[in-house]
Amino acid sequence: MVWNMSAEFEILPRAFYCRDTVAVARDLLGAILVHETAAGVTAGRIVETEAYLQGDPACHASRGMTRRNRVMFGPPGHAYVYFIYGMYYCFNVVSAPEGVGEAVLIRALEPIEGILHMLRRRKREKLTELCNGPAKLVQAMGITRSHNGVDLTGKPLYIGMGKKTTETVVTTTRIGIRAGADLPLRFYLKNNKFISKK
DNA sequence: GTCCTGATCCTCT
DNA sequence: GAGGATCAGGACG
Repeated sequence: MVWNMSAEFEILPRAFYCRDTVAVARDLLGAILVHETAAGVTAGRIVETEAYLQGDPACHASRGMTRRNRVMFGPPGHAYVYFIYGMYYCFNVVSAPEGVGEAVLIRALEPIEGILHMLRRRKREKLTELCNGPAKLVQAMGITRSHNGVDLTGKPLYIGMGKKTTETVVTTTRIGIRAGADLPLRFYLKNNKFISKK
């Protein structure tokens, strides 16, 4: 089956991202992340996100702009991809108006399209182990450092509106951080088996 | 320049 | 549940 983008959904416009970061993080649940490459198309439904706010000690931008985090201060709707723990990458969506250093970390996807590519890239058999973590979904989707700063409102990497969901959104504290660990800025779809952690 | 830490994941016990 | 892989950014001097 071929992913029929125009028939299934429309690409989220820049205005979607140019809003309060917490609202963007919540509203991204149920949206579809798509990556079109020469090898084929991979796509997944976003089921878990985290908001990183300016003034929030866990946010890379909390101490001002640097070479690494400058994309976060740029126009919304772009990708912020950074290298972590010597071996992994994490994928974020820049939110809020230009000049504000905020972003939404995509933590988990429900695989939809290009499962075979994901299986090959991840070297894992189980569907639930393909995209249930920020570094895992980056691997499965074929996202690399070169995607840092790319515009997500157009091909080859973009986010489309998903079908309207009635699933309950659960709010918890964020995973894997020390500073700002008590802030309720993680969101996921209740009872979804593709999230990274309960 | 050195030192330490980290928005992680995997393997082993 | 613990520890290792492996490196860039940031703090410090």
